[in-house]
This record gives sequence, C-alpha cells and structure tokens, in this order.
Amino acid sequence: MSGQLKVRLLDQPDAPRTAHPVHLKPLATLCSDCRVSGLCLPTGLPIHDESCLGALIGPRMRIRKGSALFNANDPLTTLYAVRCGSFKTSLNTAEGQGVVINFWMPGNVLGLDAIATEHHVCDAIALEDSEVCPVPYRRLQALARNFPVLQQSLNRLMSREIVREHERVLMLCNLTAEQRLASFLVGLSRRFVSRGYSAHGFLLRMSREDMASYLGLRLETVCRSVARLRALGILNLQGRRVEILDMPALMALEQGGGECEHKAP
Amino acid sequence: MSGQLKVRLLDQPDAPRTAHPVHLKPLATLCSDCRVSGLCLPTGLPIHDESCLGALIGPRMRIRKGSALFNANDPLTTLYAVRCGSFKTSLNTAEGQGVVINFWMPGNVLGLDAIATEHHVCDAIALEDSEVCPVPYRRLQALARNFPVLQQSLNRLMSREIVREHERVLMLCNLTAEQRLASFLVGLSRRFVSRGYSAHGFLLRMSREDMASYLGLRLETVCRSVARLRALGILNLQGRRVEILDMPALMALEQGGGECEHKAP
DNA sequence: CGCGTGTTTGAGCTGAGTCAATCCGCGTGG
DNA sequence: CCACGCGGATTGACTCAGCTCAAACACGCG
Repeated sequence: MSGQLKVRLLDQPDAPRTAHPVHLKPLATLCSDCRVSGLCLPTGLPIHDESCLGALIGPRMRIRKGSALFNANDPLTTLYAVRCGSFKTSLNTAEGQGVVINFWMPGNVLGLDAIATEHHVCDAIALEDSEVCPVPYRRLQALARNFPVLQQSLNRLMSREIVREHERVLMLCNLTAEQRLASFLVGLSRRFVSRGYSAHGFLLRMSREDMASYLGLRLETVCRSVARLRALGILNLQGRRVEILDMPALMALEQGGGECEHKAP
Repeated sequence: MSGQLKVRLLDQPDAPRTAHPVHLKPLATLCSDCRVSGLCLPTGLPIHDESCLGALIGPRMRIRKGSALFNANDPLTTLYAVRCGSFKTSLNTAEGQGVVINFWMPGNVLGLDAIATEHHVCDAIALEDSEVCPVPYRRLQALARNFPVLQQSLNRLMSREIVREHERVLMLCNLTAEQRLASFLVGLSRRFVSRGYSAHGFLLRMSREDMASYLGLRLETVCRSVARLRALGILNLQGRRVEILDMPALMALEQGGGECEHKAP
C-alpha cells in the first residue's frame, strides 16, 4: 500500500502559487505545530504527544483543486486529516444523481464512513489546492489499542459525524430554502470561528451547485434565497464573498424562526 | 426459544399479558443464545465468547410500548442492544418540530450518537413491548481495549450508521414520495429477511405519522402514496399489515427508476 | 475579443403541503 | 349486545414553495 500515496507528496515542482524554495527533507508532519490539531484526531492526547501520532502519520500530501482524494469503492487504507484547504464528499448513485454529503475544513478527518465496509462510499474532491495528513487506518487501530485516548478521540469523531447527519436530516425535513441557507451560513461561520477566522466575513469555496446539493435544493433556489436575504439586509453575498450583516437575524432564521411575523421593511 | 423471558427489572410486577411464573434468577444475558447476535455487537467475536461480553452485559430490561428507553440530554451510561421488539429514535428541537431519526430492530445498538457528547441526543421510544440488553459504555471501552475485534465491531457499527444516514440524505434529496415509500418498504423487508422473517409479508410497528416523519413527508402524503402503490398492484397495505406483491417493481421504484415510462394499466 | 463556465433573474408548472371532512377499528361502559 | 367515543387512517379540494425551462449576465482566460 505504500505505492498508494506516491505522486504528489511534493508534487510537480511547478507549484503555481507557493514557489518558495523546497524543503530538502519531506516535512515530517508534526501535529504539535499544526494550527488545527485541537479539532483533529490528536484531541486530548497528552500534550499532543508526538511519540504517538508522529510515528503514524505519513508525509502530508498536496491535492490540487478539483482532483480526487479518493473515490467511492476505493479500498480504505488511510483516513485523511485536512491540514489546509477544503474538500467536498459526495454520494452518487448508478443513475447519476448524487448529493454532497459534507464539506470538510482543516482539522476534519475524512473517510470514517468507509470503516464499515473497508471501502470508500463517497468521492472526495478538493475545492481548492489543499493538504492532508494521511493516517494509515490499520496502524491507527493498532496504536489506539495502546493509547485509549486516541481510540476515544476516534470514537468521538465518528459519533459527532452521526449527530451532524441527524441535524442535517432535521434541516432537510423541517426548514424552508431560506432557513436552510441561513443554517448553512451560520454553520460555516462557526467553523471559521473555531479555526480562528472571522465570523462575519469569509469566502465560499464551493459552487452554488454544491451548496444546492448539500441543502437539498436547486441552484436557482439557492440564488433566489441569497437574493431574498440580501434584500432583507441580512447578508452581503456576491459571488463567493460572504459578509454577514445581521448575525442575530440569520440565527433566528436558522432556528425555524422567522415564519411567524411578517418582515417589516 | 426458552419461552417468554419475563424478568421485569423495573416496572410494576403486574405484567398484563405475560402473566407467566417468573424465573427465579434474573436471566444472565447470553449472546450465544440470542438469535440476533450475528447482527449485534458480538459480531466476529470468537465463537461469541461469553468470557468477554457475558461479563459486561447487564440483565436485560423490558420496555413497555410507548415508554422511553432514554431521552435527549440523559447522560450516556449504557448503550442498548435490542433483543426483541422495536424502537424509534427522534431528534426534537426546542420549537417542537422533530424528526424520526431511525427505527431499530433486534440486533441494533442504540446510543452511538451519544458518544461524542456523553449525552443522548435523541429520544428513544419503544414501538411495542420490547427487551434490550444494556451495555455499560465505560466498561465496553475498557473491554474493547483487550478484545480488538470488539473495538472493531463497535467501529463498524458507528461507521455503518454514518453510511445509513448518507443514504437517507440521498433519499430525502432525490426521491419522490412514492419512491421514498418504496425505498422504506424494501429496506424494512431486507431487515426482516436478515432476521429470518418473510421478505413479502410483515407488520409495521410504527404509525403513519412516524413513517411520514422518517420519510420527510406528511402523513397524508404517505397515505396517498400507499394508495397509489396499491392501485398499481405493487402492494397490499392496509392498516399496519404489509404484503409486497411485486417486489421487482418496488425495487425499481426505489432506485430512482419508474420516472421515465408512463405506467401502463 | 470571443468563448466557456458559473451565476442571476424571469415565467410558468407541479408535487407535496394544508385544511377539513369522513371513515375505520377498537376498547369501554351501559 | 350495541352505542359511544377516540385515535389513527383515508380521501378530497385547494394552495404554494420550490422545480423546470429559458434567457441574460458576469467574469476570467487564451
């Protein structure tokens, strides 16, 4: 399986943006100097003990915008922790329909849904040039046997993913298009905050189509909902630049609120 | 089957239907004589080694139809494996809206979504008089450290739950009311089969309302969809008695199929 | 400058929701 | 035994949020 993660460890030398001189030794991936380790697998490990995970995690991989980190039916060999950049995963049927299952940001761990069958269920596509830390699943299991906190951390990640999906189902069943959009943006905002970024201004990395798929809508409906929230003075969203002008209103919408009283101009 | 195990751990002693003499010793819960152990936590354990799980699992509990096995926000102390009967779990918002998250049958393990926060997220309600095997979560963790297959089994259960929810999202986003109903019935049928029951005839344990909630529809729409499938000669479903007359047609529907050609009478 | 991809806006259409009436099965009590 | 009531299920009539189809627009790129 070592053949698996060959290319793009360092990628073509013609990296377009980061044309800095290249480190001579492929960077050992240290959780301790990773900005998002607190959200990731090592959460709760003693001072992010490198003796533990350090030995495990392979050299980080660069994934180009638009290319696949893995595809459905690929055998599960490694989980992937996002170090920087972002991804979408999507579940596709034979008939060509599909849905975006989730968007993934630094600190998120991809591939947990493949543990049951040992084969990936989703396609994972980079939404921008990104880097991931590969975590060989077998070795993670072995290591977790000796580090109960690590096992616990893994359990929690999986459980949280189940809860996340519960909430998504709730959204799909109970919320209108505008409420879904509000919920989505508030969710993104929270995720940015927990990574140290602004709650009110950020950049979407996914297309309207992807947003629509995630929200169980058509892209036209997403556009219209954006337009309506903009008209209400809650948002300033053009193209992929988001500015949240009235966070309380947005959060009220998200909570099935905003259906009772008619909007006053 | 050694009859109707009527232990009654808690609850009034005046069991209304099963008024048989009570066993003197509370039945130790043996996975090895459980009909659904192959679907449950001990999957893959060496010959269902009782030295392992036997020590762990508390005496089984009876839950009356309509009463709660646990509620949202209860601290997670034990997982519950369904031994017989069935449950629904539902996620409810402060505003009173909610959705049925899943229906649970013998061999299913409830409570995995609580691992992340150590508090339950859902309410779990018995759909009929039921029995569960309580699995103390802390001790399960400890035991899993010594029995890697047990840990693996737990991981697989969680992962499978994630995948299940993926598929539910796909259903909610892509299928019409009739397709959802078809998908639901085929799913139930499969679950009955894997428990040794008929694929074509079974009894629903949930109300139309619960089905509707699970399917992201209104109960009226479920009724209408049932009526249409009945008119097509695919089903015979009255009240809670299901008879699947044309399984291939039902499965074709489930797969986003059936939209292209107009139905011929 | 033209092309392509992604986004926005418009104009109807429709599947599922809402509201309301009725029906059915079943337990209860007279 | 039947009348009654009650909760769940069914059916009908109407409405509307979001879909479809289609056209226009914006922007980046060779």
